[in-house]
Amino acid sequence: MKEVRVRFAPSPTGPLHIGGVRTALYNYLFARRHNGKFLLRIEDTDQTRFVPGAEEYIIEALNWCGIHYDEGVGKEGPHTPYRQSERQEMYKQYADKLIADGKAYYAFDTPEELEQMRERLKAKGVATPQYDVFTRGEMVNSLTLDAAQTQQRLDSNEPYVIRILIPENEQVQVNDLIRGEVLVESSRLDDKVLYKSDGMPTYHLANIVDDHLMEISHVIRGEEWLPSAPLHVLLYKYFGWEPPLFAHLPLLLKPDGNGKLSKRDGDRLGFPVFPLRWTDPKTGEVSSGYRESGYLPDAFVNMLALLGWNPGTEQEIFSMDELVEAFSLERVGKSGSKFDPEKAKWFNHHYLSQLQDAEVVKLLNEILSEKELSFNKDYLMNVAGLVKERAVLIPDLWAQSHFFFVAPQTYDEKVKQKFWKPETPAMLQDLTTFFALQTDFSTENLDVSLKSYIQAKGLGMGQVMNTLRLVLVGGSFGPGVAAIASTLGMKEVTERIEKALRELPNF
RNA sequence: GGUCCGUUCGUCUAACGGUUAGGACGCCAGGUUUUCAUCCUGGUAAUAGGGGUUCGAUUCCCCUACGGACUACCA
Repeated sequence: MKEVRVRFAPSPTGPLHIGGVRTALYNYLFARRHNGKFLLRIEDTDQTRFVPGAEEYIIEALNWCGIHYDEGVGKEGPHTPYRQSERQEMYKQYADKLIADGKAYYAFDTPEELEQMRERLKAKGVATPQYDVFTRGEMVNSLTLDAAQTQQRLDSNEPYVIRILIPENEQVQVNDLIRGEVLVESSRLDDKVLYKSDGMPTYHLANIVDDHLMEISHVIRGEEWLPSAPLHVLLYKYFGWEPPLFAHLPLLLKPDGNGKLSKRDGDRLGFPVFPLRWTDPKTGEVSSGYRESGYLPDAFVNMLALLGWNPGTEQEIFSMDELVEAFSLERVGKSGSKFDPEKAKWFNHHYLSQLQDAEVVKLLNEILSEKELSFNKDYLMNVAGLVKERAVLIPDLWAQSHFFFVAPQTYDEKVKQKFWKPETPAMLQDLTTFFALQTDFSTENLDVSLKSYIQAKGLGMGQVMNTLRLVLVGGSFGPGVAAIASTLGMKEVTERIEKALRELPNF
């Protein structure tokens, strides 16, 4: 079998959204699965839509996800350059060859004339007003002009485009790995522009030429490309090249309502649609990203992989290596998937809780350094073990553990009203003595001795524990009281009790 | 409108002619717990509709409905 070579070929017109990331991921998994190569090609043939920073964003996003490419922009390889704008000179000769072979032609119609043609057709009730087998005879092009006239227009530098000459009455067949055979009657296709008047190829030309030159074996891309696949097949045929195998991926849909997931949905529905935060260079508008929201890249990738693909088993948790091992295009579904933010959270919670304590400590340290706090490793390891399974997103780590680092500044009003009674100060006072007597401050010992202390004193378990929690934590949440007290240590526990005694009502 | 693609619990999906239609998320209930989470157990909930083909259709075919993509000198 031919070497597997696949590519992800985004256009740098903005940030990559999760649908694009998934396309890249499937390409990557497929390449790795078949010991092939995965390339990143930047399709920037439309200069008017160039967005500064978009290319860097794409590369950074792929890196964050662990989707590494073998060849491409920033990495280079045997087919450098990988940015289409830098390959500009290559394309013209292919367009010229098509013209020489009678497979394409020059067209001189102005945008206004094209618009008029469409209006005229619409007025006549034509369902598909387009530049095609039926209409090209009425337009200004090298088919309707004679050779001398055409040459004269060319010589006088009149703007022109090169259009493909779509054949009449031919069945064009696309063999799609996901959808099977798709047949289209060629007369339905339009004479797409291959080469623009600005001297740049369109997507269709550049894409086919580059895929051929870069020896791409499989084109794995979004379903939005399916309608132009017949055109691409025709182009391969015109050039006499063997086409790659196609696989058109189903789209990612909005979680609510209908339609393709779009950039706007994120902020509207309160979840990110981008892997990384993006600031629009023009408007300054900021769109949230998974990374900044506190998702782990592994969880994000795992979640994305299962959106449209399944392993055929009941396994849901996959490392990247496991995904590579299990992935196949045969198990990619045909229908679009609605994105479910809740499931994304579930994956992240799972990954967070499975993290080694040392990994959690790293995350904790990042949060702490932002707050200009610092604690020793052993202490952080203890905290990590206690909080990691309580957090869904990385910032929850802080929400669940801040009392380990900063004594409560305020006390939850509801809890206070419920548990802070006239007899409480005396009880706490006595508890200080209890703690002072403990020679073993381990969670296990504290748990046992605290319970027997409460029993011996004839106190209510809930009363003592909840009050202690209020004093230590400031509210009604967090790990077990014994574990908190043990981690905090005798000195800190005593200080917090004294602080509460000072700050809470003394009846 | 036209062309093409699609349609199993609310969501992601399994079942490639024979299953009590399975799993996961969510939701609900119960349990564990000194709190809040976690966790455990159980429950809820689906083959879009109509015709065929077949001994037998979620599965194959057709029609309808619905959804989606595309319909630029954008990708």
